Amino acid sequence: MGKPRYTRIKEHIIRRIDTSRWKAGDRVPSENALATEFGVSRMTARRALQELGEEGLLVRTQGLGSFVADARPMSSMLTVRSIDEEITARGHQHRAEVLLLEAVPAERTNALLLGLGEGAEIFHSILLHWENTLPLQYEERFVNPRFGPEYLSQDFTVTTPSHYLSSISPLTEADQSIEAVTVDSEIGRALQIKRGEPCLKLNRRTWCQRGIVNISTLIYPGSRYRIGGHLNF
Amino acid sequence: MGKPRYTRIKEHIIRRIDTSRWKAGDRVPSENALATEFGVSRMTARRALQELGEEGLLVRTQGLGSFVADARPMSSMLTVRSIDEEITARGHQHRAEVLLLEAVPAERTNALLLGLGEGAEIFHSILLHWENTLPLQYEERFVNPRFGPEYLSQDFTVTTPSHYLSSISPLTEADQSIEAVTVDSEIGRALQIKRGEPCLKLNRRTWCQRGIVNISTLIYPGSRYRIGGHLNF
DNA sequence: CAGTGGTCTAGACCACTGG
DNA sequence: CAGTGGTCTAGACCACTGG
Repeated sequence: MGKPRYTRIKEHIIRRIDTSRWKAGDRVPSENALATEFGVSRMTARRALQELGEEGLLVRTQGLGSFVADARPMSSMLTVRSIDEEITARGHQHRAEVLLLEAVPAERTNALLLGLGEGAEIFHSILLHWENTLPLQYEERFVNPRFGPEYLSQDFTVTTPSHYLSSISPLTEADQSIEAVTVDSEIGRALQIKRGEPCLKLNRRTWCQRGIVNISTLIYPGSRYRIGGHLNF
Repeated sequence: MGKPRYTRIKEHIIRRIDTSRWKAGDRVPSENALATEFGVSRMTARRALQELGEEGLLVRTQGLGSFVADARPMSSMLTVRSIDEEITARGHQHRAEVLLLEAVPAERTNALLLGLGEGAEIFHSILLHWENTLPLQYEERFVNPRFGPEYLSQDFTVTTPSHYLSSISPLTEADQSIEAVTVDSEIGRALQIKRGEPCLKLNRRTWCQRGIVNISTLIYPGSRYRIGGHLNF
């Protein structure tokens, strides 16, 4: 009838994580500490931590301790991760260069994709993202002003458009397509690639709860970038 | 350095299942029996059985014993869609052309990726998939014979390699990377594209429950194919 | 160095299953 | 009933991490 003690310990830990008393990155009590606290043997306390590790709630490292894991990101391989996080996660330096930032009347295609009328004012930006000393991503965006009214006055060398937009209205959906293309000489020059070098092109459209936030085109040199993913069925 | 004892016991059991010495439904030795056989404590033998249970290879029942599980069916979340389904879903005609089908000794890289020893015999195939009158996908595979013993005698103009393999051992995991490349003249000719035309290249590695099934390289002309997806957060 | 998790032992009592 | 897996103890030695 009674739940096993390791289950009670697990529930205790889960509760503290759920109520944000322990947040992502925080260290949870060690096996010995829990054993003492709950008056059980270390093997029993260990089992609780062990299972929470297998369930992905904790990350355990020998010699260091057990830590609350980050909230599960997306499981899909088409993870929408921002470029600066990706680069800094690799231990490299990210730098953004603003090539263009303006308000323009929407052309028909863009208006359609954004769900606006033709000629409506939208924001337009072009950025170049560097990884250390090489350009990695050419980013062009058309933004619905409704979901990023202060877009034009942001300093995108400090915060990325993606961060700014999602801080205003959390993303709920995205459409994405991936293709292989060659680029025109202007983009090729910006990315410092040779004429005809294949590039990955991501076309993305993102939604927040109240509508379409922006459409973006991300271009990566084929030689410097690939999209990877691991799927579990 | 040395593997833990529970790992050795697990490997021992997996080997007996893979070689069909123990088949689905068979009872495997009890915790106590394994403890005696391997000269370990019951807790250690137990851990081996426990983990195999969690991994879905065994079904354990108190009072009864541990039994070899049936092969697990694949869940519906099919992100890895096969080319013929994709083409026919568009209302188009799919046709496969077998360019090569042979057994070869594994080179070091492939052996490593398949988790086999260098020089081990593996199967190698190259197919060209047509959508109506144009080639859409150049497919090269290296297959672990353990998970597709009759690979070489299949008629891949009738059933695809992907279907054959997943009918033998349901897929449980996949690694995938996507990149933009140019291809050599042989592949370019097969795909009927111009020199230097960018292509999408997918490198995929698939697992079944008991190991790595195959590694595949899928190449699509950039002008005829893109990968699309809709994400909900 | 003290603290952490990883492995392992030799016991114990229990709930459960079949014969 | 004898045998199974489920829980649990109080120890042990180890590899690893940071300070």
